[in-house]
Amino acid sequence: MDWRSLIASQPALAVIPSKLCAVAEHRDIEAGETLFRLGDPLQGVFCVVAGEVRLIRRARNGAEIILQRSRGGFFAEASLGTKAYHCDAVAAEAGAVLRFPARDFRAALDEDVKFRDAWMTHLAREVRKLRAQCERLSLKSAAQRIVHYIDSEGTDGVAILTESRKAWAAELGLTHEALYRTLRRLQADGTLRIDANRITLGQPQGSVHPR
Amino acid sequence: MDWRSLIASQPALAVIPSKLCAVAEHRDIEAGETLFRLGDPLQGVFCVVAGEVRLIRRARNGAEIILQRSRGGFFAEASLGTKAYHCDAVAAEAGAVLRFPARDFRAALDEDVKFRDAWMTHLAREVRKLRAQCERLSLKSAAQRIVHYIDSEGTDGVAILTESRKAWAAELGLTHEALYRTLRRLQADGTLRIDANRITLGQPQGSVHPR
DNA sequence: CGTACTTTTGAATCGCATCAAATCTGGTGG
DNA sequence: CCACCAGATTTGATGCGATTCAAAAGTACG
Repeated sequence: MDWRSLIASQPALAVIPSKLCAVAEHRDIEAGETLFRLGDPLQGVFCVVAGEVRLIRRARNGAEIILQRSRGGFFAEASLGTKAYHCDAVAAEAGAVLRFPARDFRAALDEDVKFRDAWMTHLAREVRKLRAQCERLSLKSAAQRIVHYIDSEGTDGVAILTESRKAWAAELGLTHEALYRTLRRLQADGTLRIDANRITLGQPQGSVHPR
Repeated sequence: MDWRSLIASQPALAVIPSKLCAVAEHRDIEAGETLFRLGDPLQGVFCVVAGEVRLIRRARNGAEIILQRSRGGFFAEASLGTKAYHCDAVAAEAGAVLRFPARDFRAALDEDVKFRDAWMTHLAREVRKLRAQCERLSLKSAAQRIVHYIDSEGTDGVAILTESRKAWAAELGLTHEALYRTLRRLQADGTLRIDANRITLGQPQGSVHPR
C-alpha cells in the first residue's frame, strides 16, 4: 500500500504540505527497533504513520522511563531547537515512520500558514501533556496517579489502555507490582471497574442507578 | 523606569517585534499575586520582565505542585492552542509582566521570521525541560532526584538555587523534610557540597586534588 | 512445544510521608 | 530598637506504602 494515501487518510497528517511530503523519507520499522539514541546528531523531525514509537531514557539501574508515546503524529519536536537528540526512540510495535529533514521542515513552516498553525497547536498540546504528566508524577500514592491518569487521559472517566500494564506502570512512575496490587485494591473497593484494557472510574456512589 | 528599555536590555526579549511590543499591556505584580487561575478564559501570552512567576497546580490535599518557574521570558505558551488556562500562575516575588493578546501574537509570528524562529526554539527548550523533569520525577529516591537536578539544571556539577528549599522540594516532588534530610546525608558522605544556595556535586574522587 | 514475556501473588525491607515541635529568619509596626 | 509574627529551616518519632526479591501461572509467538 502506498504510504502517501495512508497519510492523506489521517486528519492529523493531512496538513503536511505536499512539497514537504515529497522530500520525506519513508521507513518501515519493526518492534523493538531503535530509531535514534540519546546524543545522536539530529536527522530531522519524525512522524509516526503506523505503530507506536516511544521516547525513553534509561535510569542508571536499567529501569526504563517513558517520556512520550506516539501513535500517529510527530515526535522529536524538540529537535528543531538543538543539535542532538536528548533521548532514545524505540518502536513499541511494528509500523512505519516518516523522516523530514530539518531544513525542509523549517522551510515548510515558513511558507505554509496552515501547517504552521497546526504545528504550534501540536507543540502546545505536547507541553500540556507533559505538564499533566509532571503533575501526575508529583502525586505520592499509586492510587492517586492511576485516578489522575484516567481523569486526564481518558474520556468521561473511561480510559482505554493501548499498552501493556508493565509499560503503563513505567509511564506512571511505578513498579509493575505496585500497579497490579493497587488496581486490584481499587477494583475491590469499587473505585475502578476493569474490563481488559477498558478502565472505568467508579461513579460517585449513590447518585447513579444502573437501570 | 520605562519598561521598554528593560525589554531591549534582555537578549531573550529583544526579538519581540516592535509592533507587538506596541500592543503589549504592562503590569506590575507583587509577591503572591495570582495572574490567572485554572479554567480562566485565555488572556493571551505572558512574558516575565522582572521577578519570578510560577505555574502551579494544587493537589487535593492542598500540596502545591510546581509545573514551571519563569524568570524572564515567556510563559503560558500552551495558551496558543487552547481555550482556557490549564493551571494557576502566581508571582513568587514582586516584578512585572507583559501581556500580549493572542491575536497580535499570532500575527507577529506570521510576519516576523526571526521572532518565529525564536519562538520555536523557546518551545523546544520548554519541551526538553519538561521531559527532564518527568525523568527526574520518575526516579524513586530523593538522592537520585537531587543529583539529577544538579546534572540537568546546573553547570558542570554546580547549581545555584534561585528558590527556597521548600519550593525546591516541591519542584523535586518531595516533602521539604525529606529534602533537608537527604541534603544533609549527601553532604555528610561527600556527594555534595553546600554553600548557601550554591550546591556542588562532589568530584569523582581521586582524580582531582585540591592543591 | 518450548521460549520469552507479561501477569499475578507473596514476604521482607526500607525510604519517604506524616505529624510534631523547636529554632531561626526576615519583615512589620509599635 | 524591640516585640512580634509569618514563614522557612531543622530535627525527631512513627507508620504506611512502595520497592525489592522471589516465584508461579498465564499468554503470545515461532
